[in-house]
Amino acid sequence: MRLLVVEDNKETLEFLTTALRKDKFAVDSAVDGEKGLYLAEVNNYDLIILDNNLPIKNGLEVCSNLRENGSHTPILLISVKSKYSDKVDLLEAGADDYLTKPFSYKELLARIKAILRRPPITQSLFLRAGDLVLNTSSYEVWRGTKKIYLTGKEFSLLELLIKNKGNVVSRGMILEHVWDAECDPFSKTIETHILNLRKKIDTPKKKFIISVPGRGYKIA
Amino acid sequence: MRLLVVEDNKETLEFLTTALRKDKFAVDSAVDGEKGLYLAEVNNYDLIILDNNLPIKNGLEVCSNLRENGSHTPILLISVKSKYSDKVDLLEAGADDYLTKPFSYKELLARIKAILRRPPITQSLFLRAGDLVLNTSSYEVWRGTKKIYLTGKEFSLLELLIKNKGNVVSRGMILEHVWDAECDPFSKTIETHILNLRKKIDTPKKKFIISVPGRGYKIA
DNA sequence: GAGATATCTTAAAAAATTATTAAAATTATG
DNA sequence: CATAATTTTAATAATTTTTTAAGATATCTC
Repeated sequence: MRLLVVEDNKETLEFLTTALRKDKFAVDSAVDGEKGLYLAEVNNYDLIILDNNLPIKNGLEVCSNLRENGSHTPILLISVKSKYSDKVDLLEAGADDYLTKPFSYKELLARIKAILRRPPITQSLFLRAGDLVLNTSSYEVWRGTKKIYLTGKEFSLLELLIKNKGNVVSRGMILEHVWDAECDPFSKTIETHILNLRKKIDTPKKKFIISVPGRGYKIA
Repeated sequence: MRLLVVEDNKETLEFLTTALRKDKFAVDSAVDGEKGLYLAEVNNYDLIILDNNLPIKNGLEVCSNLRENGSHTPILLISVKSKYSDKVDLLEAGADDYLTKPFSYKELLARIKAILRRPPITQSLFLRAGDLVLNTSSYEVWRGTKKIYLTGKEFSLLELLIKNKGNVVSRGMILEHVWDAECDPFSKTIETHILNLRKKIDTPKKKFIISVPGRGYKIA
């Protein structure tokens, strides 16, 4: 298991590095956010331990940057404060877990092992299909540089189609994943939503949603 | 994305259901473990949110039961206590993540999204015969580098023939697998479809579908 | 090889599916 | 509580797919 530790306090960094190596991890280190981000992008770590309070780029920024660039490497963030909103920010930015200072080495080790035991999270916040980008956290949709406004059902429908990009999604699957139990399976509501979606995301040049008669819809 | 929320406290359930619907989820709900388990087995949810402290069957039991029955639906367990051993139990029972009460809605949402960010298991299945390739999840058909457009019945027919590659498939078998019970067995619709298929996939060089008079059709 | 049976071909009718429009019902929002 | 936005329903149009029908061709049996 190869870890990256990013921490500006040299004593702490020294201590962590030697301790983790004793515990049989391969450890790289960096002393600021920029260097950390560089190492994280160049190498393929099993886990990144990030102090939030870092020079140049703080932990949260490093975290967001990595996730935006499509990295799924687990991140354990270490922050000083422990306010509720803080924790949520960390998780939203793409951190997998957090630890608040002060912490014991034993505690850190337990967290590291817990994260490494989890099945890897491998999708970013963004879903893409061509120049269409959905942010599944803010619910914003962009077509190239143009922002598109979708309703809730439209977003969910597009999200499902893009998650299954390339594969045909049957009406049954659509009903199952976008609507709840109280939806009439014979209604034409899917067709109507597909139509409205197409009006919003298609251009004369490019048609995103393809009908596959008798089977369902797909995105190329 | 469709969720199931199982929670016996009606106020909490009401709150969660409306909040999650606002966040664009399709939400079903149940008030005890037994009903929850039933819904979970009947429907195909993207995620199940389970309170651990439930009447009739507790969350842990529901979780184990589902896993025993081969379900892989992600489960987020909500428990009161936060002892280490408890958490381990939850994860061992097959939960994908846990949250301890009290929790903020924002925190719950962050966890849900983290879980749903994991990629769906969609293995696309390819069928081949010579340079003819069928993708049974995108319903695309390629003849070498050339894309071929088949109708639904044509695809099903070709699929059946390729699955029995080398063997003769009788008209009876074709009727049984590609058509439903209400098809006139004396009609010439099979012949017509075979013909249309041949027009689309055969080339002067190579004939794919071979007629075996009195027996049926086969692919070499 | 002739008659019988089965298969191939063509084209058009029928059926099924999907797209479109508009309005009603529902739900959110100030 | 009224207004606006969203979602659903319903009715119709357009399109695609499937089936039917009828004549031509091939294959098999005797």
